Amino acid sequence: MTDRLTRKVWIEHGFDVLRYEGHEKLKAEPMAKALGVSRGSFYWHFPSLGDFHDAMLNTWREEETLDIISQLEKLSGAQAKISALIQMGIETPQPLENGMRRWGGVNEEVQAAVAEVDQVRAAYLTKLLIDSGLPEQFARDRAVLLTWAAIGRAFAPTLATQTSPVIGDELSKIFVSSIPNE
Amino acid sequence: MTDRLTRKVWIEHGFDVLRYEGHEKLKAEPMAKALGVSRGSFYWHFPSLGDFHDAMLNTWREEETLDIISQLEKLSGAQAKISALIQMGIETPQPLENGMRRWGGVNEEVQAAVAEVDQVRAAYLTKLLIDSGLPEQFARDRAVLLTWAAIGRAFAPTLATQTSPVIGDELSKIFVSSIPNE
DNA sequence: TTGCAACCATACAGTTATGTATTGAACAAA
DNA sequence: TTTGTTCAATACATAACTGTATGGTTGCAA
Repeated sequence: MTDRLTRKVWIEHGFDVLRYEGHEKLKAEPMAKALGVSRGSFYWHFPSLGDFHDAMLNTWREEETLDIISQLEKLSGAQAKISALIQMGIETPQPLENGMRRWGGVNEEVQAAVAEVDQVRAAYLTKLLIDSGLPEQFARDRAVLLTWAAIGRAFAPTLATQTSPVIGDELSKIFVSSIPNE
Repeated sequence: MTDRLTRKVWIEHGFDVLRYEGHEKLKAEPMAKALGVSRGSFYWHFPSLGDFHDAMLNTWREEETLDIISQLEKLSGAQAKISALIQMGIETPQPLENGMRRWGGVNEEVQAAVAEVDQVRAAYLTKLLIDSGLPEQFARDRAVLLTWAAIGRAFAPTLATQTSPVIGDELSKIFVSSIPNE
């Protein structure tokens, strides 16, 4: 038998579990069964379940936190970046991130990590909106609003059937083009 | 000993668990301990844990689904209703509803019930927006958007510290006063 | 006051998980 | 070819829970 496992394989499998099953399946026994090994392997690579969870969380934080932003930085112009951000946050399903959010619902540490990502993204969006000419506090409010909408969309995807197909464009208008009316 | 329990007491306690602890604590043994009885009581009132969960869900659906809307119907004028709805959905914490959402993250049936509530509210908001003069598709998009924002706020409350205190007013402007700009 | 229904405790069997300890296999380097 | 390191299987002790079965109280109604 030649395909022995590594820490990394376990962690990647953990992400798949999060994507397609849910955090409540992040247990040694079911995962070992899915990978075709015994728990002996798991407990060789990780001292405990908690350590495994920590390892997953750290990997995710490092890889994902700034990933989106560095992607966006390749584009030029605030407007293009904003559109792309909306595209990524609202239009495209993000199964891993969704799994993390659900996990965060029952785990403080995970909650904190997810909150950190939201925070970073909202701050980045705020900057973009300011760059494109919106007043500061106004930009902050709308950035938070868009971030909330992205999260809500992740949890209530079925509502989208109510919207027009161009909701991304619509969002751009609402959050970018319009000017605070008094 | 005189304070024997009823089905209703168990269900209400279940809601409290959801509010202040989380769905993963909705188990017979811990709840019995919290109520100062044994699991014998639980299994007298409910044939199984699943039946208990169903009972909770049905109670919640019946009591909550239309509750907010019937409250709003007491107000007069679309604008007043919209403001109140925003107030209830965005400004006020709803611990039970949040608990339900988190539970919905790992349970299909619960997910469906929560989605139904979102659906009803979004449809109602759409109607209000149309009543106050917005074009139909535009009203639909914004209603969905506001519903998403309310959900997102429930999951990422810390982002709110970034916003101005009047975000409710701000929302009203965005979703009501402004006109689609092309 | 007897009797029955509602409610609860206790004890038991079964399930699914954790974590540890010990042994076993594969392979590379000495 | 022996040996050490890396990885995995197995067996065991423990924990937290479910659900059932059976018997014990309490209180009201006939």
